[in-house]
Amino acid sequence: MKIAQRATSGRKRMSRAEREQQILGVAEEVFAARGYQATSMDDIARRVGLSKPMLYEYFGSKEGLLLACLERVRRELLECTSAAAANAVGPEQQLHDGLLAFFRFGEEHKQSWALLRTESAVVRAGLDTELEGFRTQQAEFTEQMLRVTLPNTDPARLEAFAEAIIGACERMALWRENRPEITPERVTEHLMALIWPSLSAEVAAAERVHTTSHDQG
Amino acid sequence: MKIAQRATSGRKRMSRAEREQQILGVAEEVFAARGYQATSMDDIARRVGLSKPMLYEYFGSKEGLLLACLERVRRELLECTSAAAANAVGPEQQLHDGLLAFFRFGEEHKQSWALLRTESAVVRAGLDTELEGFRTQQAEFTEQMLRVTLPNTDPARLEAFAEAIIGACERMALWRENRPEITPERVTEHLMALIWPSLSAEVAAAERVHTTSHDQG
DNA sequence: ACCAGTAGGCTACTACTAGTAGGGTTACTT
DNA sequence: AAGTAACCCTACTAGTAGTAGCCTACTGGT
Repeated sequence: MKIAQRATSGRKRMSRAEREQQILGVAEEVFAARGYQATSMDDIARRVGLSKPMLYEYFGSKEGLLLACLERVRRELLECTSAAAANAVGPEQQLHDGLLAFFRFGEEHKQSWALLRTESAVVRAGLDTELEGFRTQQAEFTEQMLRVTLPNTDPARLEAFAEAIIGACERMALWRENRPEITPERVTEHLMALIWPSLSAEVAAAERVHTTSHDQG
Repeated sequence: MKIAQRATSGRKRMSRAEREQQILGVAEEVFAARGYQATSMDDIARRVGLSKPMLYEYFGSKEGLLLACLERVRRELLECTSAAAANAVGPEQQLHDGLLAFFRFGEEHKQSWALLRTESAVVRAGLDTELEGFRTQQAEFTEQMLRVTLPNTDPARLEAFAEAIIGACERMALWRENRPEITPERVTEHLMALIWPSLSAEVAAAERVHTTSHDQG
């Protein structure tokens, strides 16, 4: 007598892992398309074909759900760029290929990139401590690459360079978003033109300092 | 018989312009301290000593209020940096002083900068068309400076450089936020080291191209 | 002194959304 | 077959963006 009409819907019982991935997919889509604020949990639940309490069961809160989406996307991005850099030989090529992979990611995964770009800032103070590692992963990876190229440079400066490069990437990706004529290759070329001559010069300068101090000491 | 206790409060009637500035001050403070989402309009109204409908009368919506805050801060920032650049002689000094002014702004107006950094992304698609001019003002200003330094360079590349520099600035400002030992002067020096040698080389390259084509044509 | 007219202000709502309580159903184990 | 754990639901509460409709204190003309 209670409620037997559940059978009418084509919904299926799924394992937790399956459901989580399904929910993340839908959430990523909706958050990217309409924005975090304008999206309601009821909305996502309806699209998944599930009820709201399940979202809370799995992700704790609305922000938790967003966070899970962001982490997944960030991992994908890091995999893309680090794979590209790993396959390159020599520091210049490595940097170039890493940057290119980044801009290509923005083009090929427009939705994921839009989410990452526009909603990353939503995550507030209390939470970003919890994911401190994630926020800087791209910067740390870049710093590692630079460390190999510039072993004699002040570590603080390396950090600074890495942050600057990441910032430049983000902004340039945004800039070229609505300009189809600016290909990933071109953006990469521009950015390399802006930083590589300086980095080469830095290598020379550091070697000179190193040699000099070695001669003197 | 109605309500005469209004006299007990020290509230004063103010002109619209005064009230707007007062509200913007309070809103900037609260938004910066607790974040846009975690702040309610009732909250701001209470702190101002005013009722909520007045906020809507003046700013239309919660997002409208945030937008007004952001515009004010952005204007201040642009004034700071352009004044610094205007007082410098020569392209290198000009760029250097502009960057330094930017990082100093972040240090001296922590609250304003925090607001600009964390809440800019809240403004969504529909609205940022309306303020398209504002979003890119800093980049356009930088581009103007570069155009003087590199008159023979591809305009698209100049745009790209300007965007890259702005992005690098934003990210570096965030990076040094909790590191008191990294002074604005040091950050500026790092960033100059990353871009100036390349820009110099670009000048030389552009001149060579220009001269060559002139000789040939 | 009086009386609009208007600008600044308010209380008291509505509609919607994040998050929860508490209970039902399926499927696998023993 | 009973137990139990995992999946899932309906039906709430609390709080917030935004609005309707009314009040009040200055202004300037008469």
